[in-house]
Amino acid sequence: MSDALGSDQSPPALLIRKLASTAQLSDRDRGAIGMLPFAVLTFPGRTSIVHEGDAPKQCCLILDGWAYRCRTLANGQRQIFAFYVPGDMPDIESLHLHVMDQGLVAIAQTTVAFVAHKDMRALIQSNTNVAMALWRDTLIDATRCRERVISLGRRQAVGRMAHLFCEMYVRLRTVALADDLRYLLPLTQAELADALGLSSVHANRSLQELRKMGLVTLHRRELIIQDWSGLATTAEFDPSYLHLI
Amino acid sequence: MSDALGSDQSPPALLIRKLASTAQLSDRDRGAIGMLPFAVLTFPGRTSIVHEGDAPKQCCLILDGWAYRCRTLANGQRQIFAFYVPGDMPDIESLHLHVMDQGLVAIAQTTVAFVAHKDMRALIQSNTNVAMALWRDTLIDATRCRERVISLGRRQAVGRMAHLFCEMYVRLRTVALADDLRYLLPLTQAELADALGLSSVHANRSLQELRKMGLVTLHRRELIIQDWSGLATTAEFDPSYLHLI
DNA sequence: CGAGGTTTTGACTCCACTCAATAGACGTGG
DNA sequence: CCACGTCTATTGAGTGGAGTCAAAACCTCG
Repeated sequence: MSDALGSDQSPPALLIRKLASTAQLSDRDRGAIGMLPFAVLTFPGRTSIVHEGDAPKQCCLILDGWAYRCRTLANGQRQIFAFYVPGDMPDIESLHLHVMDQGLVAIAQTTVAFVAHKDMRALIQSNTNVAMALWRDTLIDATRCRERVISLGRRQAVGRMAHLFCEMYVRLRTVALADDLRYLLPLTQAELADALGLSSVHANRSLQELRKMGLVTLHRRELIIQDWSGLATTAEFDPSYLHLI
Repeated sequence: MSDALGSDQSPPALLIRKLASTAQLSDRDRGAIGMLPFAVLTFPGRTSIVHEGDAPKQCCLILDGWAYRCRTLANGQRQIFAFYVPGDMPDIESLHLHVMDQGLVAIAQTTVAFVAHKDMRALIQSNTNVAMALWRDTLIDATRCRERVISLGRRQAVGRMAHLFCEMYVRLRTVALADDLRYLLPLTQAELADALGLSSVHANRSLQELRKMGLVTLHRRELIIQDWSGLATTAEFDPSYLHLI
């Protein structure tokens, strides 16, 4: 994985840039975030960052790599709810909801910065504006979740996949991890299937369909969008739900 | 529709009870909420409370009736994301995200109390604890959305429907609108279908299947759960995601 | 009683699933 | 550098869940 969000790679700097991409931050806000103590840890691919059922005492910020949130059902089927990329804080909600009802898993090798809940709480107590920005961020996460509901409920396989490809492109571009209509997509087809509510066989066939339509290629984890407007059309993709400034 | 949440039916009292059902509120918090100016309005069934694309200047609190959030796709298909019942504030997010990317529709006749954004903002600025409770509430809403993702992605029709019936029972019970394993479900089968990502024909057949299994009956808008544990089992329902205290 | 919405049924189609086998990629160690 | 095991991707054949279309039965209410 390459650098995200430009030059300063310190966790606070990344978080500041991320929040500033969807909300206004004052200098005082930036200063307060800059004081947050982070602990950086690296997880190998396919390992659990937070387990289903855990009650974490810290929040995490993805610095490098990808992670996903998922749950496994009784029959062994898995559903992936969301993907998280550098700049995202997948589990701010653990500040308010004490038991995680889903796990957080690193996809490729993933570097994560942890902040203790007590430090986050101190920050948001003393700094309403930052609290609002974080709240807003969780609301955007919910918006993406709703978009997934539409996909699963009302789009068929090819459209769902196209939609995911569009969303990840736009999101990765805001953290400088995609440009020129291409990005690293560190997922297996089985993981894609688990996110899209498909079997892996059908995920494979849908991907082939997108290739055949001349919209994308995916080879060795590199996704290349050959026809953005075609892809966006088959996905019925409208990026406004991402609420980027 | 009958009374929700006990005796005092004023909007602030309802909101206080609702927030207190998932978070701790001090007397100061309760006092501050009590001062909120609400404007009460009643909507006939099947009318829009907030339109897709609106930028509301107020939040709403359901006092009586049901509402749902939905979006219509280009081909005319509809997806319902969530149902809201008395005590719920479906669009607190409009405080942070200024354009609604989905509409809010009254199902049966529904009474709603509106609070201006500026009053809500004043409340949460001066009262961190209330802000946290509201934030928490939006996170629980997101949790329900994720549960819907699992349903749509990994459960089949009968299980999805069973899951919705379980969820609504538990939620309505916390506002005293369900007990004795029965409640008013003011939805047509077409609306049920739009929530579950099904065609209305298949929604009908799934409902018949639940009847045939002896789990529920639904007649004249009254849902009767005949076998709770059977229903919860076919739904794989685990209420912890609702984060009720 | 009639009109309009809602629920139910039937027949047919098709999208997506399962099972199973093959092919390709990748990494490790001999 | 090749052999091997292990993932991952691909293909085929058969099945089944859910969709579509259309008509009939049923409320409900003016």
